[in-house]
Amino acid sequence: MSIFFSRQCEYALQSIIYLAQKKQGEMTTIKEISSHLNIPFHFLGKIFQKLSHKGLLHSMKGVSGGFWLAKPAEEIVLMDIIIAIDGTDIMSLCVLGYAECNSASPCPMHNEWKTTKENFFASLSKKNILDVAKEIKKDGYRAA
Amino acid sequence: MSIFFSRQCEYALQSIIYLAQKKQGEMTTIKEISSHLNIPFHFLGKIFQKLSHKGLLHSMKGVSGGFWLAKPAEEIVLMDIIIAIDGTDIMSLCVLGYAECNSASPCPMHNEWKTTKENFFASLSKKNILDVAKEIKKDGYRAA
DNA sequence: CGATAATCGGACAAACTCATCTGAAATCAG
DNA sequence: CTGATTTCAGATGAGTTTGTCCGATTATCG
Repeated sequence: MSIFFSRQCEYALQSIIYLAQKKQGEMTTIKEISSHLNIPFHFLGKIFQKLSHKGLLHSMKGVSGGFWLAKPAEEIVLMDIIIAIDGTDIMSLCVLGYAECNSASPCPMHNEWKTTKENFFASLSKKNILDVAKEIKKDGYRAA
Repeated sequence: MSIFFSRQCEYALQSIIYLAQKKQGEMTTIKEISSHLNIPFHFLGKIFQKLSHKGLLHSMKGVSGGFWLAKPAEEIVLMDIIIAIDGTDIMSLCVLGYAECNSASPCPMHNEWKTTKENFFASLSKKNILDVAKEIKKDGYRAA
């Protein structure tokens, strides 16, 4: 029942926000994250593989291994994660599904959708995950 | 590669806009619509069944049968079609995928997403398909 | 009436996303 | 070194959405 972002992307966002709540450089296992956030263990493994390949996470194998953020939390914005997982199509596709819709021959919702999405993506590009993590802690908000 | 609305919903929107370009009460076949809009014939049949059950279309079997709008085009808004096909979940689900997100315990994107979607849905609820059809004709815009 | 052409509705197939399984490689503790 | 634990990577399975098929029903027209 996910909307707008894929399930994978939702899980990635939630997990990276979770990592941002940790001390910088602290290592965390998939096991811990999947149980805390209620995300399927093996599926999260796949997602973290992708995020590692994209350069957002670092990892270490072995008994005391795990994952940690490749950059300080304040330098990672939500949009980075979305682009890493879902790509950039979401920013350009026609909301009514017309294949030929573009700025030169816009569909009837083109301009309103353009404004809507640009504003929203702009705020996703401003939100760094350190602030997000603090906000969640402050409210005592607990992820699914 | 559809976003926001399901494929079915996109097809429904495009098809009903197509019907709105016809004279009021004029009957049109699935065959014509599917070939003009490049929508799979049998799939569109299913979608139109659903739209008929929901009361947005009327239909007639037989040699000169087909479908027509159940109401004048100016009385049907885009949101009616979206709700008929995709339902109302899209209006309430958390954009980051947190199960426990709501106005009482909002996620970090909750309020921005709320504003974004409410504005967009409001404009979808204002747009009647007669205006949309005219706009498409005026621009010479041709659906996929 | 009989042929044709359209929707109706249920079953089925294909494609895509979500999720799991398994074995290998790396790291660490004893 | 050996056993335990973790990520890595490819294969496989499950579920959902998308798309197809077919027989039945209904209306039109010659």
